[in-house]
Amino acid sequence: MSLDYMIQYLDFTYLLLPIDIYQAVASIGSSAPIEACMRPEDAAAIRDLLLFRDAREDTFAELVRAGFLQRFPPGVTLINESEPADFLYVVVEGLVELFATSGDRETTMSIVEPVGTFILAAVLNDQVYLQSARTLEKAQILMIPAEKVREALGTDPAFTHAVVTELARGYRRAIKEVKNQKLRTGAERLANWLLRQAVPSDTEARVRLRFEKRVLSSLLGMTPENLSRALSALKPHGVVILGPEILIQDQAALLRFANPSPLVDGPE
Amino acid sequence: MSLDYMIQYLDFTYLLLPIDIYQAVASIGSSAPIEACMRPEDAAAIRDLLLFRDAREDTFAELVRAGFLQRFPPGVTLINESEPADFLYVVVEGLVELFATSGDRETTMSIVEPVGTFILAAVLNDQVYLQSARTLEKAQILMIPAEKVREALGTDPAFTHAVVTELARGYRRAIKEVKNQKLRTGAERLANWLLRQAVPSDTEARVRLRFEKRVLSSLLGMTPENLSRALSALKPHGVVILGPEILIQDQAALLRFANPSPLVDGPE
DNA sequence: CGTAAGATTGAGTCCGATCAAGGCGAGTGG
DNA sequence: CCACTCGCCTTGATCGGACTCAATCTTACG
Repeated sequence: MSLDYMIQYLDFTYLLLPIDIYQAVASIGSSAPIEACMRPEDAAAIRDLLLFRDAREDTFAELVRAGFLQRFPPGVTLINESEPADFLYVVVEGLVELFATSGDRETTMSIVEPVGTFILAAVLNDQVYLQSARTLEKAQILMIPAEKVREALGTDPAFTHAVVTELARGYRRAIKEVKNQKLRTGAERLANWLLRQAVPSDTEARVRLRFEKRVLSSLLGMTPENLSRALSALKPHGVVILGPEILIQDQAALLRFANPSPLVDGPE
Repeated sequence: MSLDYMIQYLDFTYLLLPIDIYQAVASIGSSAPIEACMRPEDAAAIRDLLLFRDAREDTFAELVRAGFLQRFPPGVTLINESEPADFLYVVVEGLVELFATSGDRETTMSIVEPVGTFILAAVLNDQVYLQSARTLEKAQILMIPAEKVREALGTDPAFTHAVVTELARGYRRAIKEVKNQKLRTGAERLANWLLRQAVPSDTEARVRLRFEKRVLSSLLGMTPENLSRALSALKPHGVVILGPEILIQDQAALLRFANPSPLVDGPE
């Protein structure tokens, strides 16, 4: 058992003991300044987030100072829906899956990449989380106490304005997702997702999956089996599957099939 | 042809001539003070909206003063998706359907009752509408210029805070709708919708549809035919259909089938 | 090299959509 | 007052898409 694995295991145990989490995390947070744990470029990336970019220097400093920077191994559940929103989360490194359940069914709601935040709405209204979150790979997460975020809201107008903008963005993204689900078939959702992921290129685009296909299938609202079939169905439309790598050889053909719209797939 | 109908018809023509709308509406707005056109209880209801309740008196007055109060006949398209967001809308009376399209498909996104607002997010970020809106019945609508809303955002902290809360609410409602769509079957969505509409009662609840069933079917993400079948499928679970009136005779049974959750069906 | 987990493929079933026909009700005109 | 008509709702039959179950293949990793 390697030391690396030991560390991961220890982190993991913190999460299995909810009562002890806060002390454990807090002690880590207080013993080592956030800035010391973070690579400078990561700190700069957080500062450059739309949510923080226009905030006053002292607002930002206070939020980060009060936050806990923590590393997690893959597969760790960070939050559970129906729990009160204690922290605003910032993904500094790695991948986080937001998912939701109802009865015994579960679906992936979104994938958060660095540098992105999640569950801002629950934090602001001091409500329970509507979604759960788990790490998909080794991740570095900044957790900012909800109380601090709400405080900053009252003291820094520029930050408040950024929160409004970010909330409105999230709102609109969610509306688009409803449209995506209600107006499209599975194969169309997949085609549009691929086009959105693809690095723009004149000739051909390549999409490299950073997570399992079963996660993608759930994100798109279908079963893993169906995703396989949907991918096959896209072959006649210029798509080539090479394991976790997907080539879009004929972008025009895929666009014709996908029929994307900025009112559904738009970046914001 | 009655005078009443004439007036409706004239209103309608304004909407068919987009270039002339603004002048027409503006002239109405300036010739008659809003307060004169509105019943006092309606004005009070608007003031009592979560969005306006905590706003300063002068902020509210300015927003309403700059707004246009307009009556519309049923079936009038108020806004079209992809158009720039020029107004924040408040439904004072009647019913408004928000819907969205993609290609030749269309789906109902939500129904707005008095007193409610719609498309706040687009207004705040100065973006295009993601949804279209049409009246389902004779309606009275207050249209507040987007510019005024954004101005108020910078001058009235209490209003800003209300906007944050309202946005977060809308965001969470949209997330819930995604969960509703991805995690439930059509019949389950129907059952939960009925329970949500039903006036709480110890014995039996009654739901009276205020709009066509085809609209409801679209709202729930199914075809009209399927809604009929889904309603029939709920009969063994204590539901009786009497045309546009639906009785829930056995609430316990329907609850057992619907399996509602505050994280999907909650009021906020 | 062996195991385990994920991905794919096939077969059967279910849910929902489409197409087509008939019933009901409101509004219209004779 | 009554037939007519036009939507809307319903019902049935058929079709297609998506899910389930099961088996096989691939891959990652010990």
